This record gives sequence, C-alpha cells and structure tokens, in this order.
Amino acid sequence: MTRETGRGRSSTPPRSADVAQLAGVSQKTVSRVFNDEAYVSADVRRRVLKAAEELGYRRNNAARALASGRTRSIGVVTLGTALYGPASLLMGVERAVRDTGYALRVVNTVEGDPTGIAGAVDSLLDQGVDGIVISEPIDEGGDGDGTESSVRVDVPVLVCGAPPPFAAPRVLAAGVGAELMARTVTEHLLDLGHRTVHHLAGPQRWYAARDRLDGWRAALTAHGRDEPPVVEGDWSAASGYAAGRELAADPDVTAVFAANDDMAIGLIRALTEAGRRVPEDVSVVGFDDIPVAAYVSPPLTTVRQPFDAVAQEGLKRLVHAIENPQADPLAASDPPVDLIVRASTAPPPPSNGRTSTQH
Amino acid sequence: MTRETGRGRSSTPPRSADVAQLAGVSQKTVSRVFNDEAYVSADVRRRVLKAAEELGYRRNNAARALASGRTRSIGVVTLGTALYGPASLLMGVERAVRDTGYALRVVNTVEGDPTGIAGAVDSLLDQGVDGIVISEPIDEGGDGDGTESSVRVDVPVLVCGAPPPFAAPRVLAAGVGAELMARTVTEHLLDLGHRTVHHLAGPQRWYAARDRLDGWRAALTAHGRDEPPVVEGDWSAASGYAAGRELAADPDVTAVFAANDDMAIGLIRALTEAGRRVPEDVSVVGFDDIPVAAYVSPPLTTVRQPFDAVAQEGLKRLVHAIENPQADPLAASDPPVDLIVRASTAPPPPSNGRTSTQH
DNA sequence: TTGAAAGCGCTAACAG
DNA sequence: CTGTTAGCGCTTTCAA
Repeated sequence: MTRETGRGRSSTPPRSADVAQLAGVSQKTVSRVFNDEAYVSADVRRRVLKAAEELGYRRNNAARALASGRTRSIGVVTLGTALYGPASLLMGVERAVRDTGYALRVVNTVEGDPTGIAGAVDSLLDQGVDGIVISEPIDEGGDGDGTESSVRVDVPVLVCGAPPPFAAPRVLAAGVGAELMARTVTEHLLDLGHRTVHHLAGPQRWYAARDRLDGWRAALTAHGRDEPPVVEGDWSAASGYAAGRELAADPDVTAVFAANDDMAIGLIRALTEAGRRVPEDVSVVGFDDIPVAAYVSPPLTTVRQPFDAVAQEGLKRLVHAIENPQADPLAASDPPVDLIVRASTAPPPPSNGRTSTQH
Repeated sequence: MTRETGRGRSSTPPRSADVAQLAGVSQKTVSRVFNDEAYVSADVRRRVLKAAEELGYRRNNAARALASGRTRSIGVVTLGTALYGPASLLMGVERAVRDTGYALRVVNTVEGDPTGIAGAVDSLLDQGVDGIVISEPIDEGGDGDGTESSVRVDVPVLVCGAPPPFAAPRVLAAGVGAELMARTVTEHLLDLGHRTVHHLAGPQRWYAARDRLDGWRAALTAHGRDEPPVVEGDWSAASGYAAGRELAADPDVTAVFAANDDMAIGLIRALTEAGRRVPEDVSVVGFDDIPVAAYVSPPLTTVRQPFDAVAQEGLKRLVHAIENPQADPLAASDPPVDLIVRASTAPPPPSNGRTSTQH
C-alpha cells in the first residue's frame, strides 16, 4: 500500500495533493483551480493546470460528492421501451442534462415489478442523485396500497406531462403540449368538413395517452360535436390494425385520430384491406412523426412533438430547483405545435358528410 | 450544524453509525449486514435491519465509492439518436446492467464534438465508472490526429460489433451477429432465384453498417455471384427513397437488401412510384423489424436482432472483466438469426431471371 | 462472531 | 489571494 509521494507511475491515480506538491501550492489551491473559484492568480492557475496535465490528474467524483453532499447527477426514469416517442424524449433529456453539466443516470421501471415507478425512483435515490426526471409517467393505480407514501423523495422531481405520481415535496410538471396538439389535429379534421372524429387512444394508464384523449375531447366539445366511443390500443401497429377492423365496419367513421403513428399505420392497413380507402373514404392522422411517416402509403398526416425543447426547458427548471431550494420554481412555457399535413387526410366523401363548413 | 446523535427527525439523513447506535452494535457490523458479509449472527442482523428500517437508513454511495475505490456503475456511450436499432440496444443494455446490480450512466457523443466517442468515454471516466459500453461504435477516422491515444482508459470496455476504436488495455468485442444476419437475408433472396442482390448500405462510418455490408458480400462471394455497386444511405427513409429512384431506373435490379427498415420503406415507395411493383418486380428486405414493419405495404421481410440477448451476454462478460481483472475474458457466443419472411420478397419476374435454382 | 482505528480524496469553513 | 484544519460516511485492515 505504499503510495509514491512524488510523481512517477504509481499504481493509484494521482490526487489533488500530488498536483499541489508538484505545483508547489497547497492542496486547497488545486481545488480552487478545478472549481473555477475566484481569487487564484493567473500564474498559480497555470502552474496547477500544468502539473495536473503532467500527472494525468482527474478529480475523484466520489470524494467530491461525499464532501459536498451533492452528486451533480440527475436520474431519469424510463419505461424501457424503444417506442419512438419515449426514446426521443430520453435522447432529448440526455442532451439537456449534459448541457447543464450534470451526469445522467438511467433506470427503467422493471417489467414485472409491482413497485413500478416508485421502485425506480427509490433505486435512483439509493444511487444518490440531485434530481429526478420521470420521462414517461404512467398511472399505476397505486392508491391506498401504500407504495407511494413509503418513498421519501427529498430531491426535486420533474414529471413530463402528468400530475405528481406520488407525494414529493418538490415536483415540477413539464407540459409536453400533447393536449394542445391533439386539439389541433382534431380541429384539422373538423376543418376539413368531417362531422366528427373518432379517436384511437393509447393505453390510458399512460398520461401521454390521457393528454391526447383530453385534447381530442376538448376540440369536439368546443365545436359542439358528438363524441364517438373511444377505442383503446396499446401503441402497437397490431392494436391499430385490430381497431381498424372494428372501425371499418362502421360507415359513420370518416376521420380517425390515432394516438401514435404506429397505431395509425396498423389502422390504415386494416381500413385498406376492408376496402375503405385512405384518405378518400376515411382520413387518418397519427402522432409523433416517426421517421417513416412520410414514406408509408399514404404519407401520414401527423404532429411532431418538440422533445428537445421540452427536455431543455424542463431541465433548466429542474436544475434551478436543485440549486435554489428555496426559490420559487421557474414558470413553464407552452411548447409549439407542429402539425404536418400529408396525404392521409382529406375532406369526407360527399355521400357521407354534408359539405358544410360549420364555423 | 448540530447533528442529533439519537434518532428523531434530523435534517441530515441517518448514517450507519446512527443505525449502529440504535441497534446497539458497532458501525462496522452495520456495514457487514448491508454488504451481506458472512459472520453476522442472525439475531444481530435482524436488529440492525430493524433499526435501519426505523431510521429510513440508506447507504451513502459516494462514501462507499470513496472508501472502496469502486463506483459500481457502468457507463454507456450512445449516439443520441432515437433510431430503432440503437434505442433498442440501449434499452437492452439498461436491463442487463440492472440485472448485474450496477448503476447505469449514459453519455451521448455530442453532435459537433470533434472528440466524438473518445470525448464521451473521457467524460465517463471523469464520472468514475467501473466499466464502459460503446453501444453503437462509429469510425471517426481519427488515425494520426492523436485523439485516440490521449485518453488513458483503465477500465474494461465492451464494444458492440466492432474492433476497439482506440487503444484500451481491456477491450471486449460483443458480436451482434449482424454479419451473419446480412448473409442470411442475402441468401434468402438468392434462394428465391434472384441472379444477384443489390445492397442499400448504411453510412459506412458505422460499424453496424459495415457488418451488414460484409455479410452481404460474403453471401454473394460464396455463391459466386456478381457484386453490384453499393448504394449508401444514411439510415433515413428519405435516403432510401433517393436510392430507390436510382435503382428503379436499372432493369437489372430485382432484389435489394436495405441495411435498415426505414431505408427499405423509403426505397419501396420510390420503386412503387416508378412503376416497379414490390415484390412482383423487385424484392426488398429490410433490417431491424421495426414495430410497423408488418403493417406497411407490402409487409416487410426483415431480420430481427436479439438486442436483449446480446446486451445480456455482453454485460455478463464486462462485469466478469471488472470483477476479475486478471482472469481471461469470458468467451462470446453467436447470437441467433431471426429472419422474418413477409410479403416484400418473392421470386424474380420470369422475364428477367432464369428461373434456375442454381444450387 | 464482533469491534477499533485509520484512512479514501475532496470541499467547507475559517484564518491569515 | 492563499493556506489550515476538520470532517463527509463508508470500507479496510488488524485485533480481540
């Protein structure tokens, strides 16, 4: 266990004290230089940097965390799917976290784990993170079973598009704008002259799915239209296909808003197979703008979510909450809506709809 | 800064010493219990656990890392895309890491960062990880510019499907089986009677793209067929579309192997628009089996990569290397191939190919 | 089977 | 502008 006090290839990595010795300053001064603190003369700074370079010094984060009580890391809870939306959001979060200078730790909610998100948060807390992002919250229906209350979360939590899933003292909600987008696509369909719009929803445990449903409902209500029964899928193209077979049988269906592109594509396939043309007989819009959306047949009308912008703003607010525990949280702004009209939407067939533009 | 020595709501979280005091044992004994060390009587263990529970004790990982020199975390370098393949692999890695009991840290290679993967690795090293996974290596062409040599990587590195991108003493290569899969799909096309197979490749900086190209080439060579010029895309459906316009003009093209499904879909659209039917005139196969692959028109023949299996085995080997620095690395096994034949492939049109099955 | 002592490498107060 | 002195909460020896 001998540590060579001088330089030279030792088996253990160099410490700040080694750098200090080589630079002829105190250890604290090395710390100052690496933390960009004020009050270090340019000359000393240079000498320290040079010594550090020479030794190949890098700060020990464990020691930093222990001494300061902060890990400078943020944990994100994901759902462990490669679905385009969640995956894009995760990438946005990564970029945003990196911009803030924090490190990123990732935990999935485990498949069969009954503790779900709470369990994932717990494991993040075990690791010692300064803040938590729940990128794709789902409602685990845990009211009353105690799961929620057992975890004491004392770091700020950012939840993307949902109310707090458990009691934490400092929760920030990041609006992802899904509701407004859903409203917009529904209105796009209404504007084309459709009497009403059907909705192929995502699984309602997901808040992302609920937001879209809410937006759809709001649009119909605002325009005084009938609200047809909701069909619920599971985000998969297969479930969209299944729903499509049902909907194809109903001649009243002239417009469908699917909660994601995958389902929309399955839906279109089922409609087509049933002899209902898209968009001549039935208009379909999706959600997400997955990479192939413009190249399927027909090219899909859809909306694109501003994942990067949402993640960036959310993280700015989270970091603010971390670093200013007492201050009021920063306000959130509404992300922009990006409706992409392609060829899967059109006016309803003349036989079926009055062509009146009822505005 | 007073810390209440007893229990009670203190502002600072409880330490192992607090637990020890409450349980009436030494602090070291608490440590023993939480590390599942031998030589702790059942009675003591019980008491310690109870005290810990009561206090809401959780181990401080920073302190553990500092004292033991291990962070019990693994870092993964990703490319920051939501492409289905990379995203799926990342999710597989997360699951696999969690199974090993390590924590996961994620870093993207930054868009405009010239240091690329080396920079990402460096930042992981800064954070102090025990091992590194490079999930989607690309060739950054950095030979001679010194980028590679400057980083001293002293932890084991697992690279998925590529030779080591830089000199690190302990590098493991995880075969993802892409080459074999590419061979298999190419042979599938040959078996259908196509005289040769064109390849729409991915960007050749990606090793994943090179593997597929190699497999394609190997199949053609093994069967003594002509090797048509390679068209290179960028994974996007748009690039597949562009390539498709080119290929559609060439009547000799009867079968195309696209390096991913997105490009295949773009390609099919271009072919269709040019009047060449898929699969009657041209067969197309993709790669990845993205969620919508079965629902586009025509349903796409493709291969599915065993991301979870690859990640699991890779991580087992990485952890082995971390925990047994001296031992020989574990051997890798070949992942299985899962060819999914759907409706985008068929025998070549009679006008164009001799219908001989040349085996 | 248990405990005491000694750090791990850094930051946080204070002095100068 | 720079240095000194204490810890942060664990794991690691080494004893008992």
